[in-house]
Amino acid sequence: MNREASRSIMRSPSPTFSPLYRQIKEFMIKSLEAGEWGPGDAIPSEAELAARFNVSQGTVRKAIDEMAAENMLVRRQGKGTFVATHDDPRSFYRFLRLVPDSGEAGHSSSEPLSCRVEPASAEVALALNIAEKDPVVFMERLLRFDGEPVVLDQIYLVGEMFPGLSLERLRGWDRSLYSLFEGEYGVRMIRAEERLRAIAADAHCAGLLGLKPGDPLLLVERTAFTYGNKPVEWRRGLYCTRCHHYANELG
Amino acid sequence: MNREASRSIMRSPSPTFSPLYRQIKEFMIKSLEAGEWGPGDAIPSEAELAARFNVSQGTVRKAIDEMAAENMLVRRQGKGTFVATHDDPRSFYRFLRLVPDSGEAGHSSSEPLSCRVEPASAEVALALNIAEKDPVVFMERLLRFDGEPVVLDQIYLVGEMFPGLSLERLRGWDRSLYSLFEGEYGVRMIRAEERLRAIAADAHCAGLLGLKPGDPLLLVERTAFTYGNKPVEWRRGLYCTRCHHYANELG
DNA sequence: AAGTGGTCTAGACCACCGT
DNA sequence: CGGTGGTCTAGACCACTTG
Repeated sequence: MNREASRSIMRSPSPTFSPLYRQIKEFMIKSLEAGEWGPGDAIPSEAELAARFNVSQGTVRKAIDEMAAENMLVRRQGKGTFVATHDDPRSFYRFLRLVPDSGEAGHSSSEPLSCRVEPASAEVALALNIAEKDPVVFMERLLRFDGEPVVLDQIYLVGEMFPGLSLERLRGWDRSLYSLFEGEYGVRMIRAEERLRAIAADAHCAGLLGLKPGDPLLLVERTAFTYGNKPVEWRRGLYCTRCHHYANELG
Repeated sequence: MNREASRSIMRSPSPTFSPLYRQIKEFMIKSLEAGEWGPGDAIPSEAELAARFNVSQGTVRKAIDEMAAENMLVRRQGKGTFVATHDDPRSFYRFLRLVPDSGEAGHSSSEPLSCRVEPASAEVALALNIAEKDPVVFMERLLRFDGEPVVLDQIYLVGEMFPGLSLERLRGWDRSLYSLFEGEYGVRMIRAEERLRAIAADAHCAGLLGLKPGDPLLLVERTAFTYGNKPVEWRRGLYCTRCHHYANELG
């Protein structure tokens, strides 16, 4: 096919070089960002995309490969390629690395404790890349595994992206938080960075988690990002690791 | 090319189906395991491998792609494809996720404290998949960042794979442990699993790390594997997270 | 200039899923 | 059965490294 026709932007060989499949990938990410294809939807077939972009199937395939590797898309042989969604057992706990010491998880539940809008502290503003005192949604919640309180989350969200988020709304939602963000606010979490350290429990945490003040706790600070590496959420998780541990795989 | 000629084992469509490129990958892993290509060596070019296996270049390429994604090989455009090695700044700290709170790392050093052969405890035997009381090498060492003691490692190795490993030998080595294992014993660590939890320091750890007993510590238990998912090392790392944190990326 | 990995194509055929 | 992703080929050309 006429290759040059399809390469609209790509010029200058060395420094700004980006292969065709990567340009297509960026274009498709834009489509996802714009909500052209919603979470859970099937995207067009490889053949159709190839025709649309005027490239060979192998090229769009490579673009999709990368996006699937980054968990933006999910391939299903014989069925099609779908936009990843947090509202799906397969990726329900994609970001929760805490597992019971003995075997697989039992029943888990989330209890929202509070939710309000407040001005961003310096620390939160830095993490969310917004100005100090810009509005943020703050919420606190307790996670139970088999009835036992195990995690206390303190969560900060960029305020303007989650209008009307309230304790009632949280209480009326039985799926994951990220599923709510995605379904109700059109905000999809793509990746996250976590920083872990061991600390001593203060009175507040200890009370909620059924521990004594001074008991060791795993502190997990997380920044979560949407498309374009935009930080959207910052949270402080306090994990009781008496009977659970944080599992990690090193490649 | 004559495709059937190259597919020696592959039969029966459904349950035992493995694509050509994966068979080639397995074959190449065997070559690595057998030491046919050593750490840091260049493997044959894609064209040569294609000729050797009697397949197209694209097929061996896909095999190499997967192996590079799993950090077994490293591609370098214009130069060739190389067997990954721990004896290389690029992957020196591939398995150490502890970083200083403020910016990038300064100078680090390792001080071996002890090294002896002993019978495996039940816990260690389970982790290393050997029989209880089989010989294991036990060593303890202290990691310093910018002179400050930050990590205490207690390391257990499958005994028969590391004959003659001693405190003297450890003291005479200035590169990473895994680099020593690879260079001196031909044992290459491919991947690892870690379990993290927060604990209170005991007197021994506290003394070595300059803390008070009861201070919170990050406990990192790691099992490291060679080719074929064979566990080779189990270690208990005690991380002081006052000024450092364990960084993790969630895809 | 020669050699290596990296991109792209066009087309064939296979494995899987639904109807 | 038709449609989708998954594999494989043969060959062209590009980008990077080294001599």
